[in-house]
Amino acid sequence: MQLPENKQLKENKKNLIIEAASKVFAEKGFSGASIADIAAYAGIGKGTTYEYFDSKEDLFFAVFEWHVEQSSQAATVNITALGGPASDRLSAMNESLMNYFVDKMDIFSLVMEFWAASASSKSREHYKQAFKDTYREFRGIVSSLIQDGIERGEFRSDVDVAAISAGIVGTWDAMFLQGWFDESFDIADTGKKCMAIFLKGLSIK
Amino acid sequence: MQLPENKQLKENKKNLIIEAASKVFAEKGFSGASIADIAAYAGIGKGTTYEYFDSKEDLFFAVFEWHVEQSSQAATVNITALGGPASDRLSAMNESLMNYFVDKMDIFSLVMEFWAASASSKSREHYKQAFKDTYREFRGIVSSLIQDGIERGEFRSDVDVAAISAGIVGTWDAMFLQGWFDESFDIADTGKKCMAIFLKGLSIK
Amino acid sequence: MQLPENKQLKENKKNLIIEAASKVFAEKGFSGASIADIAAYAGIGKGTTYEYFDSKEDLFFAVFEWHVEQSSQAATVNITALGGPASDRLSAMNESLMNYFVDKMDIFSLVMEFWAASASSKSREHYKQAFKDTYREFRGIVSSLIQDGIERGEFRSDVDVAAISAGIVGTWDAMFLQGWFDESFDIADTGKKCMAIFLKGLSIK
Amino acid sequence: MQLPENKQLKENKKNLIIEAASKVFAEKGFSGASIADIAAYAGIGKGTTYEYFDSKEDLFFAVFEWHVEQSSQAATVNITALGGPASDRLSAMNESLMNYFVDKMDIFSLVMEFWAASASSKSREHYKQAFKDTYREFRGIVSSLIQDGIERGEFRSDVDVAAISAGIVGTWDAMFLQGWFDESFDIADTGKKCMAIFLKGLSIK
DNA sequence: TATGAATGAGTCTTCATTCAT
DNA sequence: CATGAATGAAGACTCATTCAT
Repeated sequence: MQLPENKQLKENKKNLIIEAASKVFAEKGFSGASIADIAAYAGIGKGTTYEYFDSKEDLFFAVFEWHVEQSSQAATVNITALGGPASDRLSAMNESLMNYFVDKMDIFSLVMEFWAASASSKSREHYKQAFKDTYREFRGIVSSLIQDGIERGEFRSDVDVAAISAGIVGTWDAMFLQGWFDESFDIADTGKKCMAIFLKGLSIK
Repeated sequence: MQLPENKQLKENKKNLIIEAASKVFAEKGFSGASIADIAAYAGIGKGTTYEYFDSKEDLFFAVFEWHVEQSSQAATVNITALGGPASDRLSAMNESLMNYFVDKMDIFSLVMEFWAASASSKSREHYKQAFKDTYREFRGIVSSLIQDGIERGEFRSDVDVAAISAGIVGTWDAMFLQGWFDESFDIADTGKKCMAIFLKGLSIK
Repeated sequence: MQLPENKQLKENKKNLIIEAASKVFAEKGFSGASIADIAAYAGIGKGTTYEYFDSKEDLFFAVFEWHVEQSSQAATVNITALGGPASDRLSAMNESLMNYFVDKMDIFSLVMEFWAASASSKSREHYKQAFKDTYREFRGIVSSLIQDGIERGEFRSDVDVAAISAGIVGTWDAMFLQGWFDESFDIADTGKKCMAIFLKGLSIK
Repeated sequence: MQLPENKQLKENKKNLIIEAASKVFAEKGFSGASIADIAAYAGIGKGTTYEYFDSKEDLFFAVFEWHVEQSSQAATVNITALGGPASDRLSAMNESLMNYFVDKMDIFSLVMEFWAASASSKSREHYKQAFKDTYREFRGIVSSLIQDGIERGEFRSDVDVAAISAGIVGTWDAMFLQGWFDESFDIADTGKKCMAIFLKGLSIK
């Protein structure tokens, strides 16, 4: 995947701006962050931002997409790599995702900004659609794993796969939310234990 | 609980403003909503808002507290009323809370604004603290019910009560999040099924 | 001079407000002071102020007139009482006025506010006229004393009475201005010494 | 004293704004003048003002400093140029300063605003300090001249130099004040005559 | 292409003033 | 008469966006 050199440069600068924006938006929120802040953080001129993005809204959405992309990768990379029992793979996926985010806890504020954007941003529908797709994708991945487990005879077949998938995926948000507010809340550990409950509920005996 | 008449009037007006603000903030977000909007929606003059609240921030926080209060009530009212097996009471609480919010789905956008405020508002620490307390309160309620179930011999005793409580409480957020983005996601039903899984994981056999 | 009782009450309240306003204006300036401040300081309701004065401007002008009246009295009371050589009476008047104001140095800020009002207030012409009259009155008093001194053979007759009067009257402002800015400036003493110079310039030999 | 080109441009614009502000503040006073007024008068956009000054207060103080600087120059330029008898130099300084200000009588309203600012502005202490320094500087200049006159045997040696200096400096304020209120008051002429009195009081015979 | 000076629309907030009680 | 709740005009200030260089 080879881009012409100047296109690559452009991509690099775009990413530079996105990463700077990511930091600043995470710290100050969408409204609190100014283009001036972001440009300064990126070490470029204010006007330059507009060479790469049409508006602040636009830039914020780009940051959003960038993070969606990243976490989507984090999820898939880790299960495709693994084989073995479905429960092991679910646990592995669970742990891998938790760890991925625990490391970037500072970015969780961005997630909350994105959620809020889905409710009140001018392009709320864009956000909603993207989140809808992402949640479906994640539920789909979990569903396949569960389905696989059922087929292998690992899991009971009388469970509502969709519902459990939603529950498992939701647990990730839930853990981070509670961890966000409460320093003493152990995200990774609680997440692991919740997954254990789900697996117990799924297991044939 | 009898307030002197003019105090009551003041309280009434304060609530009038809070409710108007609630609607407008829900629709436009904190930054998108203007005091002018809110005052107009409440049918009062712009300046009047400042007779009751020191600043926009202040008003927003009052809206926050009002909703925290309301949902906290919704949760407690419904379990204290009930007796019977712990699993029934957990299910009842689950359904009651889901229904409470499903009715006011339009308000969920506010919750996301509050979450975001906990990350980037000037008084983020206030929000964080309040959320921390609220989550602890909810987890506490669920914990007591589970504990009760364990003592009654309904639930297994080798479970991590705190973790499951966090999972159950988190499921509420999780369902609403996924429902928020996806019209076709059945919040109440999925929530019920998730609770069923948790109960299955808890049950002695 | 007997007013009907309710008229007197009205006058009393008016003065109460004027005195309160005087304090608050002195401390915060015309713009910095709010009607709410003043009413609170006077221990009355905001609305009551408007029973006695048509507007904030109006009240400020009343305060102005009140002070003009007061200082005018302070000046005249003291010379009419005195007899003796003109130079003694000039010195006495000088000292008496200085002392009068040194005691109320905190009010000098009001004087500066009045001066400023004469330049930029909506009713600047009112202020200008009143100041013009007051300065003329003061110069007139000083002039008469000097004239008297000339006629008595105390002072030289080839002096410009008007100019010296202006100088003497101006010295009062000048001393207070310099004293206002400089804690270590001895207003009364310097004023006395300046008067001595003027008298030396006036004396026949 | 060569500034880099863009620094110079910035300085020029800053001065442009200061001069516009000077006019508008002089006419309407600090509170009466709006940033919009000033910007319009300067022929720039409202926002541009804030590129050069942090706040209205800030701009006003800059105007103040600009005038202090100017008048300070007006005073010193004219005596250093002169030689000859101390009394001539005092008279010359007197006339030069009077003329300087008589030409800009419209700016005297600013002086009164500055005085008022020293009493009630948020940064009153800044103003006070600056005025204190300025008066001391002026008194210092006059003192040196008198001292010189004493040493040359022109003036009597038993006078209080500090007091007379304060009187002479004060006369400038005094003349302008009286002239401000009274169109028919001849500032320059009266000032000259007052100086004559002071000189007579100082002269050895 | 990169910049940052200039802009003005938009908003919070204050406060003199009114008026129903 | 006295009050203070209600009001909205007015103004300082911010900041996304533009555009000449």
